[in-house]
Amino acid sequence: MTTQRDIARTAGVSVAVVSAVLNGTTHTRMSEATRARVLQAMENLDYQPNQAARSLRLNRTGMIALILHKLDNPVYADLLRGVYGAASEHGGTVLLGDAETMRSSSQFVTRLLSQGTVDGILIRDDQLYDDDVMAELRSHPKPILSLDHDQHHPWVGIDDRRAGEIATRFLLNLRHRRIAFIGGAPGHAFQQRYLGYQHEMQQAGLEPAPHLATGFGEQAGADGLRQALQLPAAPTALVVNNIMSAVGVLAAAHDLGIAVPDQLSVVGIHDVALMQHLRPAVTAVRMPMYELGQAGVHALYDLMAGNPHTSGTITTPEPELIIRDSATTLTNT
Amino acid sequence: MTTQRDIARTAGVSVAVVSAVLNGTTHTRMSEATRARVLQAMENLDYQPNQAARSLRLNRTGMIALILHKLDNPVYADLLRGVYGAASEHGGTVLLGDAETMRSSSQFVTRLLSQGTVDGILIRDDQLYDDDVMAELRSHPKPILSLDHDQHHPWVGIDDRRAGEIATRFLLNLRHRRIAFIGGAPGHAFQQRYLGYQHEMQQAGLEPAPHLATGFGEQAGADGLRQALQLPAAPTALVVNNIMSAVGVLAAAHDLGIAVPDQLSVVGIHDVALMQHLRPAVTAVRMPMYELGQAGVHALYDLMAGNPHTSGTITTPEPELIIRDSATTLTNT
DNA sequence: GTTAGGTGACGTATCGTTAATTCACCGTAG
DNA sequence: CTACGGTGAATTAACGATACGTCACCTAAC
Repeated sequence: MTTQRDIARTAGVSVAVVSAVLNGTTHTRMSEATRARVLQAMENLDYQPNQAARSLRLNRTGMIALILHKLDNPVYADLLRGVYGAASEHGGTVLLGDAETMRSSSQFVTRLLSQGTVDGILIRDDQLYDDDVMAELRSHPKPILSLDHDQHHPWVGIDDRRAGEIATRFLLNLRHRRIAFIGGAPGHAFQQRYLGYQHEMQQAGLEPAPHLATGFGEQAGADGLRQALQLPAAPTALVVNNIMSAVGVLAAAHDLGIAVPDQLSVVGIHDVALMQHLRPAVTAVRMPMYELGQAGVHALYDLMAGNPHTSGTITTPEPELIIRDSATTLTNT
Repeated sequence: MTTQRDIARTAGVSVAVVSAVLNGTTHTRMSEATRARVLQAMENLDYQPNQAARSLRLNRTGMIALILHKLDNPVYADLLRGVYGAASEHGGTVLLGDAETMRSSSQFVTRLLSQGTVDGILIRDDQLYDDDVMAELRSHPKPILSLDHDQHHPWVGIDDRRAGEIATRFLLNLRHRRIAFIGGAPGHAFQQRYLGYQHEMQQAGLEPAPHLATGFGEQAGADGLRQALQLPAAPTALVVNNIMSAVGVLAAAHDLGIAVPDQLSVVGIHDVALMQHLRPAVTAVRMPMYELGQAGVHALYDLMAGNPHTSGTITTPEPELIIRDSATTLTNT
């Protein structure tokens, strides 16, 4: 491993100059010739600054943690790209953690922070909010930013309410009247989506169905469909809160002999590549997850720089309806 | 931030003793009473060792990198769990990287290694092998372990050949004779799976079809199906090399009016939760990805400890056929 | 009474970087 | 001729943890 000392020796200068060249420090001055010599030496010896030493000296590592609820949820794919991209703009590295892992391996996040492994944390975990992990987090001085509407931390979020509105309005425009809203859990971002649904229903002079909060994933979709069918007035259309639940809805509908979209229209919130490869291809509201990742990182760096932060929702780009084949006009047969 | 100095002061000992208590060093001895006092002080002051300082002193960070080809491929979900679990057994942290990101953000991996950010690398990237990134990697002293059959690095792998055999044999037992093999790219692990297919076909006295290497993902499945239909003898069954391609096969079959499994049986290699929620649910060969992750980490730690490594395939558990609804007996109608 | 050996602990150099302080030199103004 | 300011550097003290070398003290053997 080549160190600044090696560079200094071969360039015939002191380590102070090497460090100054590296960091563009104005305090320690040098001539152009000297700077060039140092740069040349760095090139020749393939110098790479030692991160551990920098971290120790500067008391920051240039690493941020991203904690996600379930890493393998495909809606995170774009988020990840956004986060990685923005972090590398800032010269930072991303440490990715799954919230499950976090809970099991004792105080994963806490250790990251207090051991100085990361400079800040980006967190998106819809199920963590009541945990004592959160309490631990709050007791630490390093910034934490939530990628969800959050009452405990600064946050940036996507426009969940708008997504609910868009999905619902689309179905209303297709002349559906009995529209149910399934999936997710109460008290989360999902609540916002339900509010959007509720709002649109009321605007249309209709009674909103209760939120069938069956949870997450494929199974939640199947459960949601079954519960929706028990509703006093069986729905002709469904807003599905969680995109992977849409897969479950399709499967359950198939198993129950319900044709989608002819007998049941389905619109999902969040769009992933998979949706266009299902049959029927699923109409979904695309959320700006890439932008969320970017904005989250920038906001976190802001926070780390000590700037005050105003939490808020990303409004551009807007959630966008991607029309495919799982929803169609209600025919009065 | 609490340091060893603080502990030493409050416990009335020197930092040397604090460090010794922490590390169980035998060199520096102490009485039980002293040790207890130090531990108590650590507890009281909520001491957490500073990672940066340790890394600098010990010249290792306790962090390993895991580089995957496409993070959002669901087959990696179990792998991740295996890796995270095993790493935390070793007291290590995992830095996750996507190979795409790596290529774009200049020399991501190289920097990780030479800046001493990680102690070793676990890599699974089917498309990286001819890249000059690999050349860069090899020029570094820190251990790299591939999670794929690899001619350049030590590796651990799963039994891809066996998976090909199992899928093919299952279809043969269902009386299929014209079986095609689609998806993937030549020269990779996928080659092994094809060899397994080939072997079983020959055992059964049949002519193997050529490997229709249409690549990865859903589109590859659709392309593979179309190419398979062009074959001199149109197949009645398909072995699909990549599980996400199975989704594409199903969609393309639907679009072409081919009923699965009645007109076409499909078996995928690799199993993910999604497969049981598709209609028809996809019969697939489950690969021990969790175990691959574990074994990879253990092997990497072995390597980092300076032990010689013998590359090899994980044979227990064996690839396991999960029978669902996408493959059925060939009826001679 | 001296010393060898064991016990329990301390002092400090070191890892590679950064940044504050110091310093030598030179040209020029007074 | 001296003082002074500017230029271009070098020295060095941290940052926190680790481990080597040292040392004081006590007991017991000779």
